[in-house]
Amino acid sequence: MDKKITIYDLAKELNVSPGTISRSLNNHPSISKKTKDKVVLKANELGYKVNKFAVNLRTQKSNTIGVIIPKLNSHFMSTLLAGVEKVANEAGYNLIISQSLESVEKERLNAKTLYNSGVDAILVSLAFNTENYDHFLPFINSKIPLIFMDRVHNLPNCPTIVIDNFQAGYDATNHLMHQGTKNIMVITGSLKRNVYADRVLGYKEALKANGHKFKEELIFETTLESKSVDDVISYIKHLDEPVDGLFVLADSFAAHCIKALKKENYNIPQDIKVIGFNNDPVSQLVTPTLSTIEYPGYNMGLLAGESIINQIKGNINLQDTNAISLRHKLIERESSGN
Amino acid sequence: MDKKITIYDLAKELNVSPGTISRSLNNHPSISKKTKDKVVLKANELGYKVNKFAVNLRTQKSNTIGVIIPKLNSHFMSTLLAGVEKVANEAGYNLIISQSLESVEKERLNAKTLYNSGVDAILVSLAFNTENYDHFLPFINSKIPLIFMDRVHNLPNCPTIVIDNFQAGYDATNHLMHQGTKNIMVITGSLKRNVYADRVLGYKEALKANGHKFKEELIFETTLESKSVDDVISYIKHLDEPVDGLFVLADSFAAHCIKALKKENYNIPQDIKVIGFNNDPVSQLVTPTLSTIEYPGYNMGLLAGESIINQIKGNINLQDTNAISLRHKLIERESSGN
DNA sequence: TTGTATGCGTTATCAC
DNA sequence: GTGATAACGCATACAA
Repeated sequence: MDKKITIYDLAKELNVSPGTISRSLNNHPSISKKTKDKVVLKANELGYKVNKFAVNLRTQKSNTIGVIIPKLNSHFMSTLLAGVEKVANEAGYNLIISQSLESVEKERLNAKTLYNSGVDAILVSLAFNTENYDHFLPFINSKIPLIFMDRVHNLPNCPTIVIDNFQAGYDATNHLMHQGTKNIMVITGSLKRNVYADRVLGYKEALKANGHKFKEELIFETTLESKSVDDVISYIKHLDEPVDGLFVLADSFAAHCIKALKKENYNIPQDIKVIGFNNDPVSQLVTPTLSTIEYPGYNMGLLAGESIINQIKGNINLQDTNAISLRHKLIERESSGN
Repeated sequence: MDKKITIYDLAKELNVSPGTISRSLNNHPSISKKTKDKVVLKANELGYKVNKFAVNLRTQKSNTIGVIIPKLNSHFMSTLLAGVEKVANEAGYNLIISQSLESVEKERLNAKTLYNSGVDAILVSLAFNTENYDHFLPFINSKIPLIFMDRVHNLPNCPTIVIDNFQAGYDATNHLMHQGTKNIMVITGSLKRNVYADRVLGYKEALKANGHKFKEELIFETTLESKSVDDVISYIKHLDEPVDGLFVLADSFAAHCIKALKKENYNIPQDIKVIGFNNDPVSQLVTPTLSTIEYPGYNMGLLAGESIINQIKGNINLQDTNAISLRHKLIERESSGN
C-alpha cells in the first residue's frame, strides 16, 4: 500500500508487456482468458490501482458529470440531485456539483470551472437572473452534452427536462376557482425563469377560461426567501379588492405565508384559500395542510442522469428527445378546502 | 474554439520554448514580466485553456475534494454541503459528492470510487450502520486528508467537526424537565452514531442531575423516516406510565410526531412537551412551533472546507485540531411551553 | 494473441 | 531568463 504500482510493475512481474497488462485489465477481447486471469490475480495481489489521471489524459475523458444548480439546500434540488447521483453512480460517473446561489455571475464562474475541469457532460438548472447564456457556449461548441433541468432555456442541441408548468399553473388556479375564490393572487419567483413564467401563463389562461379578468397587481414577484414574507403580507393587506386565493409557487414560501396570514388573523382556508407548488414535505406538516402540485424531483433527476449518460455514450437521437416533460399532479389538502 | 490549442502551439507562435509558456502561465518568478505578458496575451487571443488532465497526471493532484454523506436531501446535510461548497469553490477546488443512503455497503463503494478518482482529500459523514471503518484505510495509508463531519468516528489523523452532542442532549432534556415534565421519551436514530448516542448520554445525565431514574423503555431507536411515525405513536400509547415529554433527535421527524400526536388527540404542549433537534426550517412552521437545538450546519460546512484545504496544503498542525466542536443553542418555542 | 512504440499536455530538472 | 528533455501512467495503432 506504500509504493504506487503501475502496469509496468505488473508487466515486469509477469514477464509480459505493459500493453498486455492494460488490455487484460480492460477486458479486451483479444486477450486469452488465461492471461487475463493471471494478470487480474497479480494486480489484486499487489494492490494495483489504475491511475485515473493517466487514463483521463490518454482518453481525454474524465468520467465526470458537472452539475450547476441554484441552491443545494432546497428540498426540491437536493431530491433531484439524489436522483442524478443514483444513476450517475451506477453508471460509474462522478458528479461535480456547484451552486450558483441564484446569481449569474457565480453561474458563469461555475460553468467556466467545470468546463476547464474537463467534465464529460453538464447538467444545469438556471439561476434566477440569468438572461445571457454565453457561458454555456463552450460546452456546445465542444460538443459536450448539456441538459437543462427544471429551470431551462432553449439552446441548440440542449434537451430540457421539465414538467408542464403552464398546465400545472392552470390546474392550480382552476382548482382554487372551483373552490369558490374570485380574486387569486400569485406569489412568484423570477419571471425570467420558465418554471415561474409558465405557471403564471397557466394562471392567466385559467382565469380567462373561468371568465375572470387578469389584474396585473395580483402578480407579486419575489425571491421566495422567508424574509420576504412580510412584504407579501403587507401588500396583500393593502390591496383594494381583498384577496381570497393565494397561489404560491413554492411550498416552503407558502408555508411561511400561511403562518404570517394566520398571525394577521386571516383564517385559512375560510378567508383565503392557498395552494403551493412542489409537494415539499413541509406541505403536510403545516396547519392547515397545504394543497400543492406534486413535483417529481427525484424522477426528474433519474431521467436527467439517464439522458445525459446516453448522450455521453452517443447512443441517442437528439432529435427525439429535445424536451422531456414529466407529469405533475394536483394534491388537494386543507388549505384550499371549504 | 475548434482545435484544442496547447502550450506547444503557443510556443511555436511566439518562438519560445514550451517550458517558457508553462512558466509564464503559472506566473513563475524566473520569467520576465515582458515575456509573461506576451504569453498571456497570446493565450487569450488563441483561446488557450490548460488541459487539467495533463496537469493532474503530472502533479498527481486533482484539485478535487470527495464528499460522502448519508443523504443529499436533508436540510442539515444540504446546508452543510452548501458551506463546504462555498469554501472549496473559492479555493479553486471541485467537490465530488456521493451519498451513502445510510448504507455501509454504498459508503464503502463510494469510498473506493473516490479513492480511485484520485481526490486530494475526503470529507465524510457516516451512514447509520457503519461499524467497520476499513474502507477509509486507503486514504489514511496514502496520507490523503480525511475529516469527519457531524457523524464522526475516531480514526488516526482524522480530525472531527462536531457539536457537543452530549451537552446538547443534556440541555434539551434539562429544559423539558424545567418545564415540568417527568417522563421523557427519546426518539433517536441509530445509536451506532455519535450524534445520537452522545445526545442520549446527555439525556441520561440530565435525568440523573434532576434526580430521575433512567428507564430503558423510554429510548426508542428508529430510522427517523416519516413512515416510522406510526410505530412511535403506538409505542407511546401503550406505555404503562404516560409520556409527558418527547425529545426527538431530528426536527423533521419531530414535526411528524407532533402531527400524529395531535391526530390522536394529544395536546401539545399541555399533554406532551416536545423538543426537536437541528433547527430545521420546518420547526418554525409547524403548529405549535417546535422547540429545538440550533445546529450550525452551514458553519460546520465552512469549517470542514477550510480545515480540509489547510490540510491539503499542509499548513496545519494536526495535533492542534483533532476535534473541532461548534456551539449549539437551545431554542425555546411553543411545543415545550406552559 | 501478444509485444513495441508513441503520444496525451503538462511540469520540473538540468543546463546554458 | 530561457531552452531541452525527461517523466507522469496509460491506451492504442501497428507489427509480429
